[in-house]
Amino acid sequence: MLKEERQRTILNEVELHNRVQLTDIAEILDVSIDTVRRDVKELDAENKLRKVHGGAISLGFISSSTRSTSVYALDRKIAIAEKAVTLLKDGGVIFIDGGTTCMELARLIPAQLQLTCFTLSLPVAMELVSKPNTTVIFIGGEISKDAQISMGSSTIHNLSEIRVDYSFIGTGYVDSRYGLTEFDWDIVQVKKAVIKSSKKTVLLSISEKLNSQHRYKTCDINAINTMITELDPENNLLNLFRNHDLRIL
Amino acid sequence: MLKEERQRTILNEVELHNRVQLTDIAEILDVSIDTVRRDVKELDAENKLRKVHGGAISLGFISSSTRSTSVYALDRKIAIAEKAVTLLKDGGVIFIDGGTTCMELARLIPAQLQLTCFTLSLPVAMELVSKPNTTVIFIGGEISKDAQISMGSSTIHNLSEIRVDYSFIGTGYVDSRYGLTEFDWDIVQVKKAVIKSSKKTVLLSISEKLNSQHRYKTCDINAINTMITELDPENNLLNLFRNHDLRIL
DNA sequence: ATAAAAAAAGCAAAAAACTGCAAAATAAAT
DNA sequence: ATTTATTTTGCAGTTTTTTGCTTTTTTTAT
Repeated sequence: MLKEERQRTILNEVELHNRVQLTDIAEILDVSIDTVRRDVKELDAENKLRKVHGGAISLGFISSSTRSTSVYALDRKIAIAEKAVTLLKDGGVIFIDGGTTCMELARLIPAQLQLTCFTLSLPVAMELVSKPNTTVIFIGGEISKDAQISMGSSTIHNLSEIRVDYSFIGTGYVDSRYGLTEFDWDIVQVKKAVIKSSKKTVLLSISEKLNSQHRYKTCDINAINTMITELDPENNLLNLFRNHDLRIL
Repeated sequence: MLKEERQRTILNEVELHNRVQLTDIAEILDVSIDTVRRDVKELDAENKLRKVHGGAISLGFISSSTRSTSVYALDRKIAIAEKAVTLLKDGGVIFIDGGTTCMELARLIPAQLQLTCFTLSLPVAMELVSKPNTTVIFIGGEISKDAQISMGSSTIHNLSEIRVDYSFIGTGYVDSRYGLTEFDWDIVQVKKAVIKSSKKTVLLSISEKLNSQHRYKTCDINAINTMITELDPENNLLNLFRNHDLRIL
């Protein structure tokens, strides 16, 4: 078997499965592992793939991982935010949660729209101050270093004194039976307070989070008035949510 | 399973849920928790995520890096901040005002110093959350678009409920006879409330502002306990302030 | 203050990578 | 066709990396 041929096979395997182990290739090609190792080393030098300990991975795989400086699934989150923006109307009073999806919503708020926005997220607040016609009110409290949001009893008390038309919230996990759940108990307390302060609650969540759950419960799925994912509202993945009194966008 | 695969999975989980715990990952990947710990440590070193006790959190959440553009007289403001830092001590409860000079103070707070910091400035809060041993409490309220600080009656009310050892404030204008003055009436109201909430008040001001005044008065010069400028404390420009009961640094 | 959980450090077994080398295959030259 | 040079391949020994386990220290929660 020619070297060229072997390397072609290795590349095929890598591109097909995104990753490959040297031992597997050696077996498939029936050559020594040293030969495979050398082939992979060459292909790596030619930038055809990326050699890693124990195997090789495709370039497409690696390039998408290096670009993780930006937000995960940004395009999908923007798609969600675009739908959410359609719910906003002049003179509205809304709450915007923390998290990257809500951050995209904040970004996409039209400059001319006259809004009163409550938030407890420092990054969201920073974004909102750049909107000329948006009044920004920050819910104070102790700032969580992880999430960069106000948390704790003071925050919850402050939330109890407001009342907004719409709140746009994210969640860690969402399931049609178990509702919205979180990893963090304190976060749950805050989100509960947010929902209590809202006439209507809009959940923004990428579809990957559907049908997942964790330890602490924020609310049942019926506490949500509108759920927005990046999917088409008719998508089958959303079927489980149709039984509930829930608008899907 | 290749190490790269594992790390990619970890990144996916983290970016999807913003936060994961090591034990969950270990179970998902069916590897020992030590391996997960090491992977997360690596990813943290590569700035792909942030490792926290018990798990990891997504970077999208963390420090949107408050890169200050060009700050006027930055070196002098840093000099002031360096002096101010010497007043801080472990376990202290302080307030940090908005403005570029106070921002430099926030930047220079040592990482190991254990502090409780109140602030009403979004940029200062953003900076402070990066300090591991600093508890950050944001005074909520309506956010002023120019100053990016909380203002208004709610802010003032929130301020009335706290009491700090030191407050570090800036001012628009300062004069030995007329005291601290501002161009903006609302700002004055907030600063008054800050001073009232502080056992001791430290004024940070570059010397260019000395002997200037404006329309609305924040307080007399005796309300200030310590004044810090970039000048040597013995500098003649400070002579007019020596009559007062005022420490000059 | 105490107990529980997590992190860090050290260690050893296993897997993988690297090295040099010799045999085999290929190509080139006479 | 035969010899020679070059490249390729497999092998053995050594080094490095990875991984899980145990013990100790640190952190967190009660």
